[in-house]
Amino acid sequence: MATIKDVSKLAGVSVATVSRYLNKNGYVSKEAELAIAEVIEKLNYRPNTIARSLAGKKTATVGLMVPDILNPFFPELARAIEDAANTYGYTVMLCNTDNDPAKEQRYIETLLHKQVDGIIISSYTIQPGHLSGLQKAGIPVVLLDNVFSSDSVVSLTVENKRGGELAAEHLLELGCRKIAHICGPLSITSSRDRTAGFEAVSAGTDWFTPSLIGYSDFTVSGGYRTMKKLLADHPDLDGVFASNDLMAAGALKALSEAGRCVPEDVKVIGFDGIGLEMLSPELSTIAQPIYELGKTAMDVLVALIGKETGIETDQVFPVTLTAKQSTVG
Amino acid sequence: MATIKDVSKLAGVSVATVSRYLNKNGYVSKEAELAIAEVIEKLNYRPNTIARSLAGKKTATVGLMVPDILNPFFPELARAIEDAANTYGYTVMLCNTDNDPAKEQRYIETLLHKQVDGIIISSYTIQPGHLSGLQKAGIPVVLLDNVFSSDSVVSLTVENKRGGELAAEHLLELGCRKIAHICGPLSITSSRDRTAGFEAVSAGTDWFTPSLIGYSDFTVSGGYRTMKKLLADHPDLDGVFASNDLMAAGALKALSEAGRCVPEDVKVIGFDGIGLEMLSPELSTIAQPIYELGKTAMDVLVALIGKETGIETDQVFPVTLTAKQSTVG
DNA sequence: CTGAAAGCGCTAACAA
DNA sequence: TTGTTAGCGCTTTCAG
Repeated sequence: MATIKDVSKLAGVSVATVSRYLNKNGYVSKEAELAIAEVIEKLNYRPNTIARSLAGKKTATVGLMVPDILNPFFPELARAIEDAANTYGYTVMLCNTDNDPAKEQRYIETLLHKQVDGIIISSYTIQPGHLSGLQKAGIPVVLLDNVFSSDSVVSLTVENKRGGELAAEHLLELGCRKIAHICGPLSITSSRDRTAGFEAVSAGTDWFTPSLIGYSDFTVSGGYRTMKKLLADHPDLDGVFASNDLMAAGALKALSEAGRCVPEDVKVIGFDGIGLEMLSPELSTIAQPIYELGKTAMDVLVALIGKETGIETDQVFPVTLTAKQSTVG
Repeated sequence: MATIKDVSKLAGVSVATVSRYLNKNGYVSKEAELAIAEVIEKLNYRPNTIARSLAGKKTATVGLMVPDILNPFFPELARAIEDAANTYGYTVMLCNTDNDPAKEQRYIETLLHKQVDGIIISSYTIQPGHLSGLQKAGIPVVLLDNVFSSDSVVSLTVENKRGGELAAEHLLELGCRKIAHICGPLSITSSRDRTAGFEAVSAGTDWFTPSLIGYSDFTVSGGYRTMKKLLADHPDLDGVFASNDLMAAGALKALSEAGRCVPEDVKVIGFDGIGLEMLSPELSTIAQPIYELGKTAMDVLVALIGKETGIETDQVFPVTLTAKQSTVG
C-alpha cells in the first residue's frame, strides 16, 4: 500500500504539502495540487486511517450501544444511525449490552480505548456515574430514551406521557368502555410515563379499576401472558393499550386464541411504531419517529464532536397516533 | 491518559519490558512483572489500541456487511457474530449495503483503510471480483449464503435444496394435495435452490402445475400479494411453502383476510427460522441454524486472521423442520 | 532477562 | 506557499 511518503516523493513535494492537500487546510499551490492529485490517482493512494487517528486524535468512528439488536426497535434505530453516520463519513461499532451494567462498562472502556469520537447509548440501566470515564476523556455522548444531561451529554426522548394519553383517548373515542393496560417494566422511565399518560385519562372514568392494569416486560410472550390474565379477570374488556408494540402483538395473539375478534370485540393499540406489517389485523400504535430519532442522534453527536455550542441538551420528540386495523378495522 | 512510557518510568523498567509484559511474549522477570502490574493498577493504564494497531498491524476489529439490518434475519446473525466477536475481544463495525454493489464497494474500501482484521459479508449481489482489493491486502473474508471460495475466502451456506424438499414432504405427509409455492428472487442462489427442492418433490405428483408457483421478493408485502394471486388462480389450494418466513407471514395475512383457516383449510410453512413469535398461528418453518452460522462465521474468521490452515473453505449447515401451528395446529 | 532505538503513516507547529 | 521535524503510543529487532 502506498503511503503519503510515496506520494510526496513522486509528486516532488513534501509530505506536509500532501497532508495539507489531503485535509484541505493550509495553502497548496495549483501546480502542487495537480501533481499530487495525479500521483494519488496513479498510486491509488488512500490515507491510512489508523495513522491518521494516532496523529490527529480522530477516528471517524462512533460507538452504538443498544440493549439487544434482536428487539425490532433497535434495528430501526441502528439503520437510521448508520445511514446518517455514512453521510458524515463515520463508521458505526455495534455493541449489544443486554442491559447488563457490567457489559455496558466493559464496552464503554473498549470504545474509549478504541478512541471512538463519540457514543450513542440506548439503555434502560445506565446511570450518570457510568459515563464519568467518557466525560473525563471528553468523548461526547448522546443518550436515547434516558435523561440526565450535562454539557457533553445530550438526551433525546419522546413524549411518552402524551402518547399514553393519546392511546387512551383514541380507544375512548372509538367507544371503548373498559380498557385494560399492559404496562412495561416499572424500572424504565419511559415505560412509567406511558402508563402515567394512560392513567391520567382513564383514572377519572367510571369503569376504571387498578386491576385493569397488568404488569409485563416489553416482550411478545410477556404481553401474551398478561393479556390472558387480564382476560380472565375482566372478560368484558373492550380495549387494550400496551406500552409497546411487542406486548401488543402478544395481546393480539392471546385475543385471537381466546376467540375475540379485533377490533370488533376488543380494540388494541400499542406504542413504538416498529414495522410489524406481518400482523393481521395490523396494529394501531403510538408511533415514535424512530428514524428521525436515530438520525438526529447522529447529527447531534457530530455537532458535539465538532465542539459546536448551543446544542439543546434535552430534545423531546412528538409521537403520533397511527390508526390501523386493530382499532379502526 | 497514562501511556506505556509513564508505566515504564514508574515501574523502573523500559517500555520494551512493559510491552512484553502486556503481550505476554518474550521474557519478563517475576519482579518486573510485579512492579509493572502494580503501576498499571495504580495508573489504571490501558494500552492505546490505535497506537497498537499502527505498530502491530492488528485492530481487533472486524467488518460486518449485511443488506439491511431491518430484515429480521440479519439482527439474529449480527447478534451471534457480535457475541462471538466479543468473546474474542473483537469489535464489530456494522455496514448496511442495501444490496447495492456501489455501496458495497465503498464499504469494502472504508473497512480496508480502517484496517479491519477481517470481514464477514452477507450479500446477494457480491461477485468474486469485488473482493480483489481485500485479497490483495490479505484481509480474510467469510461469506454467508454465497459460494465462491478461495484460500482466504470461506463460504458458509445451508442445505437450501434439502430444505425445500423437507417443506414439500412435510405438507404432503400432512395430507396436502395441492401445494402452492411462493418463490423468492431468482437472482439469489439460495432462493433458487429452495424452489428446486420444492419442485423435486412436487413435480412428480398428479396435482402439480407450474402456475402453483408464484414469484415474489422475500418481503411480507410481496408474500401477501403473491398469496392473493395464487388464491385467485387456485381457490382449492391446501398448502403453501414460502421460500422465506417474511413471505410466509404475508401469506398468512392474505389467507386470514380471505377467510381461510390455517392450518385447517390451508397449511403454511416458511423458511429461515427467524423469531416470529408474534404470529398467530405460529409459523412452521425450515429453520436455519442462524446463531450457529453467525458464531461459526466469527470463529472461522478469527482462525483465518490467525493464519490457521486446514480450514474448510465450504461449510454447509443442515436445516431442520420446525412444525408449529401453521401446519400441525 | 532487559533496554535502546528504529519505525508504523500521518499531522501540525515552526521556520523558511 | 512549502519543507523540516517532532511527535502520537506502541511493537519489535538487536545488542547487551
